[in-house]
Amino acid sequence: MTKVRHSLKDVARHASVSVATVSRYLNGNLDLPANTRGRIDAAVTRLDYTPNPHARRLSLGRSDSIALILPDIANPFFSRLAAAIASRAEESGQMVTLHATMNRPDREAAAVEAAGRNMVDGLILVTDHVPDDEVLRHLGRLSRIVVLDEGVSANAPCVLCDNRQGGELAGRHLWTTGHRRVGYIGGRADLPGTVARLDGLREGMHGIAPVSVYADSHTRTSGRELALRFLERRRGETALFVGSDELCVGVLEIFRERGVRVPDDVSIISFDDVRPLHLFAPAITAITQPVERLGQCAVDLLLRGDWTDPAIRTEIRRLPVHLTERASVRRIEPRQETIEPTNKETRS
Amino acid sequence: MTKVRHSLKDVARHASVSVATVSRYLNGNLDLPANTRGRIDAAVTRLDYTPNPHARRLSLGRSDSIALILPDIANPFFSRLAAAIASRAEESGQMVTLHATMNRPDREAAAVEAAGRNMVDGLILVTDHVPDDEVLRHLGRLSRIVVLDEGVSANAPCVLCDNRQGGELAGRHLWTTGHRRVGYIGGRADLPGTVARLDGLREGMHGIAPVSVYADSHTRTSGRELALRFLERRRGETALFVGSDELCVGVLEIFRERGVRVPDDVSIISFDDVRPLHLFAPAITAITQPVERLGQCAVDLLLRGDWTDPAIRTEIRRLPVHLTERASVRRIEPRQETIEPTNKETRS
DNA sequence: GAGGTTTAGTAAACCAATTAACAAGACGAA
DNA sequence: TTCGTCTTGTTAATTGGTTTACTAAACCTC
Repeated sequence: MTKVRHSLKDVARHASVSVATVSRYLNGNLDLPANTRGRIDAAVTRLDYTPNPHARRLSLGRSDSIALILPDIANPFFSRLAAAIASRAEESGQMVTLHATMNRPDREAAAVEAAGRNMVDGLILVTDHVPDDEVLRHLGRLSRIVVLDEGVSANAPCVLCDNRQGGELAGRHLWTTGHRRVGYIGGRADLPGTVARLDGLREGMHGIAPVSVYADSHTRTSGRELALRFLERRRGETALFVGSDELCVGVLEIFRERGVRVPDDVSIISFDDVRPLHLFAPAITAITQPVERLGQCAVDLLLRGDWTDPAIRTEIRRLPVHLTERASVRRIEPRQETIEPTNKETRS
Repeated sequence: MTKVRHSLKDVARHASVSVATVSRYLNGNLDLPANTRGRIDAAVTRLDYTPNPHARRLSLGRSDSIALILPDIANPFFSRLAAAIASRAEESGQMVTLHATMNRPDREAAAVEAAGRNMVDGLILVTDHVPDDEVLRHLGRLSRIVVLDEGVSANAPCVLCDNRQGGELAGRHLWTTGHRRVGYIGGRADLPGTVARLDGLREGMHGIAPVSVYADSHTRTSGRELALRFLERRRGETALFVGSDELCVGVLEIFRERGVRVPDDVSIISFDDVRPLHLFAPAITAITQPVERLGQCAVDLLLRGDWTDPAIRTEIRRLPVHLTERASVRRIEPRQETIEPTNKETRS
């Protein structure tokens, strides 16, 4: 069953030329007369020759593959990102190696290190937290890196969505529907994405900061924990801006268990819009991320030619988001506001 | 920034021994006196030596990586499978290369061929349709293959869930809740999994075959199309057994657009239970697959020792499923078996 | 027919490991 | 003293490509 693999030497022998000739011809940097060319082609097809990629990579010093490091491929946001990346990479003839870190710094470091050892042609890093020194050290020996989704500083270009705009859209929507006291449940507070969203939220809310902020990693479990804390310490929040669908699922689970009705008791806006939120009860209003475009953009940036230019390392591609209105935000009348004076202006 | 990579030769020079000694010592098949050992260790740490994997793979003729070929990583069922596989593979020191075929036979063939060329240590194939000859031909030159999720015959062991049991659980549930006329929307009709589910369904329904069967690939788009066909040609079906969450999302979208209420107008049971069905409106009753265990099982089987034994190629691991009851199946009174009797009962 | 250029192709170094085969020295036993 | 056996290594072949430097022959020009 397992056929014998033929090598370049075999092809050369069959075509009565040297290995160098075959190699150069096949790689397109040698023009040959029709006769020789025909002999080589014939030998290649007859022997069903395909070059040994290990030898090729050793010789060339590259791997024709890019490493994709992400927290958890089971998370739909990351898996859709991965789909876009895999598809784009395939078009460029690159393989993709997958490394799920489960948000553990040691695994993240190990994955980056493996990528370096394997001399990948590029690395796409998507992480949920600020990378530690170990990771940064390993990143240092890679030349082509793109940081995706969170703009952690790693001396590499970033591709991410406009988090500030997302926050602002959510804030504005909550403001116009009459909400004045809102809470935020989201990813790590030290991430620039979280900061930007909160900034945007406050701006959209005409300068009113959220009453409460709960932060942890983007997992369903965290969503449940944070939702419990939110309910325990609730100080009149009428709405909740949730930093990811993953957290939102956890939040909704707790709300359902505790009999908290959405949107009657609490309005909700989620972020990402990668789960089938339109089928939820109620359908969840969300900030929609351009997930596919994010992935494509990351690959394009990675495989671009001019990485010698140091300017590329500070490049930031910020893709716009939009708000998809559904049924999880309730319109309320902002009455006598304890902290707020009369606010009746409505922005478009 | 980019440090110089040191080779075995450098280590040997620094430790004043030959490369062979270093190589054998590092690979554990040479005992050395403390002195020499210390010198080598010191050189390794000082030069920050890591072996060049390309050279290593060329020399050893293997790749320390397994290829994962699946229809679409953006689909949560496949992405959760991938997560389990990646995690298990990592434990065994294997890398995972990802190939999404988008259900296109040419891409499937290309992926299998690439896996063969790369001399992967194993291949996990999950496909939505019966592989064509091209694919089978390429599969022929791989030695270690595990077919996952669908038991297509590829001269390789299979890991899948007990589809017959799943069908039967669904059928029994529908039967006991009073349904007598049911429809099926699922994956390709020529797949053994589909056949098994239909068999099981009929058995659970005390021998009553489904009134209608609509089949196509497991995509949301297919779900929409098949749901439309179902509604157009409906012949009194009171319940629908849907072959995957992905299809189910499409079906629910159409039902919502057309004002078909679940479960009042049609009851639904889905298959997979990988979407957050418990948060849907209504919460969807489903056959729950042991997704993580399926993935782990596939890797374990793949990396098992005794692949010389031909018996392994016919092995089938069938993992049990269970029914998770929610709110999408309505209890009805099976009266005179015409199309629609009077329906006035309401379930909580 | 000398000189220059193009064409067609080769030999050999190189990439960075693994490993079979072998050798020098130390030590113990007969 | 001599033989055998460890111990501690070494030399060199091998894996399968790529690529530089080079050569031999043909072809063109004057």
